Parts: sequence; C-alpha cells; structure tokens
Amino acid sequence: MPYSAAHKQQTRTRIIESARRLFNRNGFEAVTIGEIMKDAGLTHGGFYKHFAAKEDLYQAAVLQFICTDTPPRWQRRNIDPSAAGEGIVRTIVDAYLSDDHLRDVGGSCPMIALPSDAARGSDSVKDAFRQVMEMMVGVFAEHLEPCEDGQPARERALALVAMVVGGMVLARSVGDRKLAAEIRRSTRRQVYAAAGWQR
Amino acid sequence: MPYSAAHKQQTRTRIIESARRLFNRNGFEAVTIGEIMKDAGLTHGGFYKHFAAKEDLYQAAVLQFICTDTPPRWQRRNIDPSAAGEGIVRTIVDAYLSDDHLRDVGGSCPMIALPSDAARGSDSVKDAFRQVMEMMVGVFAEHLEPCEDGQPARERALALVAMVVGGMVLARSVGDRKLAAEIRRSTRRQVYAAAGWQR
DNA sequence: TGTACATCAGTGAACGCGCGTTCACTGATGTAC
DNA sequence: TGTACATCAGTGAACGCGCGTTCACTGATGTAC
Repeated sequence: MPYSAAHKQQTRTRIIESARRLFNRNGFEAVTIGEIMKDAGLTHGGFYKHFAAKEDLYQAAVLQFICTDTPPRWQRRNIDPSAAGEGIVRTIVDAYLSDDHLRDVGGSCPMIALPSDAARGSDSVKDAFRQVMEMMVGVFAEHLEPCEDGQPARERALALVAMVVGGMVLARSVGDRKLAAEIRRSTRRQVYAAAGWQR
Repeated sequence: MPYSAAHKQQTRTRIIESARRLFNRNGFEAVTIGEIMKDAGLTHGGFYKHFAAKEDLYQAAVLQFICTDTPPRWQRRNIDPSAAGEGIVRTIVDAYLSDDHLRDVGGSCPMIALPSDAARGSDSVKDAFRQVMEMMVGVFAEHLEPCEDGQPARERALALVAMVVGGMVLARSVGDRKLAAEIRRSTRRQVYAAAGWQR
C-alpha cells in the first residue's frame, strides 16, 4: 500500500479545512474546486480521489467546525477555559458575539456564515447544521441554572442560541460597523437579562 | 415616446418581483437572468433594457419586500390589522414565526432567506438589508411599552428582531420539521417573556 | 541491506455545458400632420 | 379621423469564459524477496 492511510486522511482533512474557510467567506456556489485545492496546496484534478462531487464537501465543511482540533482565534482568545457552571455559557456567549468572531469570516461558526446556503442545501448539509446547533444547545442547556418559572432548560437554551445567532447574522448582513456593534451589544444585554446574569 | 413610461415601470417591477421570489428560493448566485425573465414572461435579452448588470437586481429585490403593495400570504393571514399598541408588535412576531412564513420561502423576509448572501454582497445590498431591519426595529420600538428597568426601546427592539430572525434562520437551516417547530416555539416564548406579554 | 515491483495519490490537458452579456433586429405604440 | 413616421421595449442568436468533471499519465512510497 503506497502512501499510508494516515497520509490520505491528512490530505482529506486539509481539503476540508480549506473548503470550510473558503465556503464561509464566499458561499458554497461561488467557491471553485480549483480554489479549494490550490488553497490546500494541490491541483484540481486530485479532488476526485477524495470526494465524488463538490456537494459532498458541504456537509464535511460544516461539521469540521465541531470536529476540529484547532479552534479559531476568536474562540481561543475569548473563551475562558477556567469558567465553570453558568460561566461556561457566559464566556461562550461573549466569544460568539465578539468583534473577533464578527471579523473572522473564514473561521466563523457556519450558522453565521452559511445559513441561507444551508437552507437551500441537501438533507445532509441541513443535518450537519442541526448537529452544530444541537451541540451548542446541549452545552447551554447543561450549564444553565434551572429557571424559577419552570421553563425547561432546553427551551431556554434554544432561545438563547437563536438570539446570538440572529444577532450575529444581522451584524454581518447590515454592513455598517457601528450598527453591527449596536446589534451585538443589544443582543448580549438581552441574553444576559434572559439568563439572569449581572451587567 | 412609444410604450408609456408607466408600461416600462410595470415591466421593471415585474422583473424585480420575479427576481425576489427566485433569489429567496435559490440565492443570488444560482438564479440565472434567463430564469428571472422567463418567470416575468419575457426573454433574457430584454433584461439589459432595465438593468446594467445582474448585481443591480440584488438591492432592488431585497428592498421590494418593504416597498411592495402586495404583501405575501403569511403576512395577510397572520397579521391582525386591528391590533393596537403592543398588540401590533405581538401580531408581527406571531406572523414572523408562523408556519406560513417558514414554508413560504419565495415570499419570505429577505433577512431569513438571504442573510449569508447579503453578508457577502456589495455595499448596496447590505444597505438594503439595513433598511429592512431598521423598518422592523422602528415598528417594534415605536409600539413597545417603555421598560421599567430603563432599557431603551430601540435596544429592546433590536434584541427582539435578532431573536425572531435567528429563530427563523435556524428553523430554515436544520431541515427537521419537528425541530424547526421547537425552535420557533422556544423563540416565541422567549420573546413573549422579554416583552412581558402573557402566555 | 538492497532492489524490483505494484499501488494509487496527485497532475494537468481536455470535455461539455451553461452562464452573463452583447448586438443587430423586429414590431408595438405614441405622436405629428 | 386617418396615415406615415420615429422610438425603443423586447427578441433571440452569438460571444467569450470559467465551471465541474473526466481521464490518461506520473512518480512517490510501502512491500516482497
């Protein structure tokens, strides 16, 4: 067996990483196989040794966000690894709504960078989106204190995720930097109020 | 002057309406000039008598949502025209998060159908997005009761818009109908709680 | 340890195709007389 | 009122271009002896 299985796996991962970054920036349609392969240090023809078709990359690129060993800078810089309990959720919310995340289009969460692309995509892309969302909802629900009014943790987690995703999606779409900052600030305050946190 | 100015204006509007519907369904990139013109009952060559380039349609198509005389069915069926005060906001929120809106991709709000397309678009598309958002924020801020904790009306309006947009964007992206319904339900309850409404 | 071999990841020219845009034209319509 | 004319919205063939995909090939590598 020439070229170890590990070598092929590494190349495949490199292709997916390049694809994720480029898709995040320009969408599924606008990015070409040639661009992805060039970014991965290869030529376009080799693509089909790893994937049957361009579409097969979409799901892999979305899932890469929750499977990667190398989280993007906006996560490393803004998520406090020593946080515990509700602090975990709080530090994730702050990172998610951070200026770093807004600007890091290539490394951003796919729910922010590719929502309308996914909505038009195949069932497999949508399922990848579902997995990303469920992961975030799961972390939120696990660490949020139970609500005194009896609201289920999952319901509250879903609403908080919708809030931060909506805030970032709008901030990215409106263009105006000041307005984008205002949207993120308002969203963060509302999340804090809904979760019963100070400040 | 052959063909009245009104006739040309009508044709132009028809093209924009077709474009808005098709863009909402398939995104800016995937829709062809030929498809749009065919949908408008014309042939592709005539497009350039109305627009200099395909890209010029993007802004017009987004703005059409807030300039049209014929609102989509999910608005007509779910928005109560007799509502007053906070009831106006409540009826808009219910319509926005309705099953009708989720399913009516072609007639949906561009903030739900085209967010990632807009984020990658030109300044003019982003400005159209800003106008759509500001219109919704304006209506919310105008009719929401002032908050006892001193939160500015605009800040609360922005957060509520982020919430309903985020809920719908996620509902459209995950594919699973039941999960989409759960997201919308959780979002609606959180909006109601944040606005201090009953139920 | 050295060598011949088989495998298959990666290369790059070539393919068919459909896109956005152009352009010479056609013919419906408003206007002048 | 009727007719000749000028305008320009709309037509459809044609264009260059770049895409996704294919395919004959090359050559780096692990294995057998």
